[in-house]
Amino acid sequence: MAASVRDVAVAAAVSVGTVSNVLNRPEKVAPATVERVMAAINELGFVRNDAARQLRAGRSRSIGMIVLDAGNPFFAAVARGAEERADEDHLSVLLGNSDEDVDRESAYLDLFREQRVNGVLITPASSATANLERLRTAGIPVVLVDHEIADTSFCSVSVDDVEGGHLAAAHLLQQGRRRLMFVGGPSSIAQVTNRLEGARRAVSEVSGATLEVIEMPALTVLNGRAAGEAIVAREASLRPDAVFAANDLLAVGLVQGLRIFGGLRVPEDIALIGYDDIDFASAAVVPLSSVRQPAEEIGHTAVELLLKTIADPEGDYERRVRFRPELVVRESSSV
Amino acid sequence: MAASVRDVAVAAAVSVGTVSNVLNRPEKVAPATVERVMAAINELGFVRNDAARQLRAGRSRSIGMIVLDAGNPFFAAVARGAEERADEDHLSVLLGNSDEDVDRESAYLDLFREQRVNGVLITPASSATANLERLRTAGIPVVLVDHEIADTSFCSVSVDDVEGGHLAAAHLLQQGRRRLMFVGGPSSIAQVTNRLEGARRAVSEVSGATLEVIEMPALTVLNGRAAGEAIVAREASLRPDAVFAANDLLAVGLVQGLRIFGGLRVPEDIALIGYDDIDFASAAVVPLSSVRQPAEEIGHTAVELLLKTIADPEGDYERRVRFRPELVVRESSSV
DNA sequence: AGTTAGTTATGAATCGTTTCAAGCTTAAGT
DNA sequence: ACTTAAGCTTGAAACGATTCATAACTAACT
Repeated sequence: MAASVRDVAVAAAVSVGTVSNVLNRPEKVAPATVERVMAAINELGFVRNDAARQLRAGRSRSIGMIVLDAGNPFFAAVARGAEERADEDHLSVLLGNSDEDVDRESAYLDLFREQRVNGVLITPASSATANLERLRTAGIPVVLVDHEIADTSFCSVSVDDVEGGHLAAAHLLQQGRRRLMFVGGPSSIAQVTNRLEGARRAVSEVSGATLEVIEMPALTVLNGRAAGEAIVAREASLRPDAVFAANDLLAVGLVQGLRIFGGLRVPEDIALIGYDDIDFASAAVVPLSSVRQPAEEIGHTAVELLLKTIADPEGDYERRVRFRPELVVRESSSV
Repeated sequence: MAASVRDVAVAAAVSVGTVSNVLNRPEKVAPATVERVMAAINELGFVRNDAARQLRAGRSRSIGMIVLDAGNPFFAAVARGAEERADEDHLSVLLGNSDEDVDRESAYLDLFREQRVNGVLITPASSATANLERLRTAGIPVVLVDHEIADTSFCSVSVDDVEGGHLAAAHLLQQGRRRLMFVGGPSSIAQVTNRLEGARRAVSEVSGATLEVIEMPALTVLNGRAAGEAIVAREASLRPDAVFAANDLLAVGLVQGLRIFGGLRVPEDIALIGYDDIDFASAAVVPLSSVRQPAEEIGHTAVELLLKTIADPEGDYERRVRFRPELVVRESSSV
């Protein structure tokens, strides 16, 4: 069907080797020949077959990336940062969505291995390291994104979630709130448990302060709304006076849920703070306080680190890049 | 480096053909042999080389998709719908971001051709059909997404943007507003011009109503904010009393921009309506009126149509699926 | 014993690109 | 005229999975 180098070679009356040279090292070919070959290429509408090229090369020109939720603007931004950096090295990024599910994660990793990707960027869906170990034994370079594990041999680019959680909770406490609630996601996700740990620490530093924890099945707007409605449905005395949501999606949903049926006011009745500082946070019904993470820079740095690891697995460079979270105060948490 | 079928064959003491059969038609192989081969596969950590498989097969197991902005929740939802449907047929979706730029679009299309994708879903960045014609001559099946062109031989899945624009503007007029403004994006984008055309039509039906048009370089939150600030900066008599934004991202930004420095109130001073009804619309500072499009269903249907086209290019089925937009009224447009 | 049908396994050929040692041509130098 | 070098081009080999015609073997018949 489609034209091959052989067809081009015949049309231009040269050998296949020369066609390949025109494609890959035109400076090694006589100008007149280049022109003739290019003419044949255009005439036949020849397009390189990447599968054959990869087969010969033994590896692909792509890296795999798995995020928890591509619909979350935070991860969308991280992915964009990664793509931009990868593009500089003429690599493309295969993006997969685990939806916080380990099996989907495994499925994508299998796909990536079949594709012979150069490396993998991953925000693991679970603290179980089985999938990571498998990558390691397969000899595939890995960089953990927005996640860090005890095993220091794994490269990672992360933000200190414990500190971020502390920042958020301490801020609520400083506003005079004492009955805090943490609305999180599955405790299998490290970000969630770390942010919670930071919050716990902050609460323990203030006498009389309490922290209730509610676990939702996923970090989505819908779950946030459900949590909000559940709070509204409670007796007034059982309601928290401040809520720390594990991410902005939950927080946005919470605002909706809390206000439903003319329920509770934010921040008067309940102060609220989210996490990630996505674009929409500042545009929410009540502009949302949040904890900012440098999303694009994380993606950028992750690819950078991956490339280093590929080039020199044993090299002398920092294997764990850590950014610091930043508190962003808006109306949702301050009267 | 990595194990190949040949290595597996040696380890299991069978021929390479048998290994391939175990992989692809295990029912044709004696159970005992299957077991032996599987053991060898696990032992060696063998993973199929997809490049070799594709080379032999002559085509890939993927389809290409190009959207205007993957960070826009509307397109994220369309892409998700497409992926879900593709997954049912064991196809993966290569997602590319044109950022409304024709050159980036071309670059992705080249990449897709090298990958020998089975077909392409595309929301064109321009009304110029050069890229589409190139796909056609290359014999690559195409389905236009959220976009329709005069040439009826191209398949498309779209929503009637003229009707949507009419719905939005008519609604604003019905609220008693007369000095309308349309905040759009580059006029090269068909959605923008169609929505504007619908709005123009609605305005022409009401005597005394006017429509001012402002063109922003892209349909983003940031541009919306800029437009909002520009409106605030005007003399009061020159301000519109209602704004129709070409999408929700612009609208969200407009809310921010209009309210900046305690500027204008929405909807009292200026009524506002967006387009797409993304999740965040209902959670905006002022819950946003919008025009809803069935995003996931669009993605789903687009893949469905693409598969039909691939299976039978000449078949007897509807080549242009058209959904109808739906007005969603919230606080931003009604007092 | 001989034929047939059925089941299972084989291995060479193939896909399209890249690589690289070897060959050819021309120009320059002695 | 002869050598050397430099510049271009060649074509076979290789990458790894799949296919398919063919072979080998069994079992079940006459």
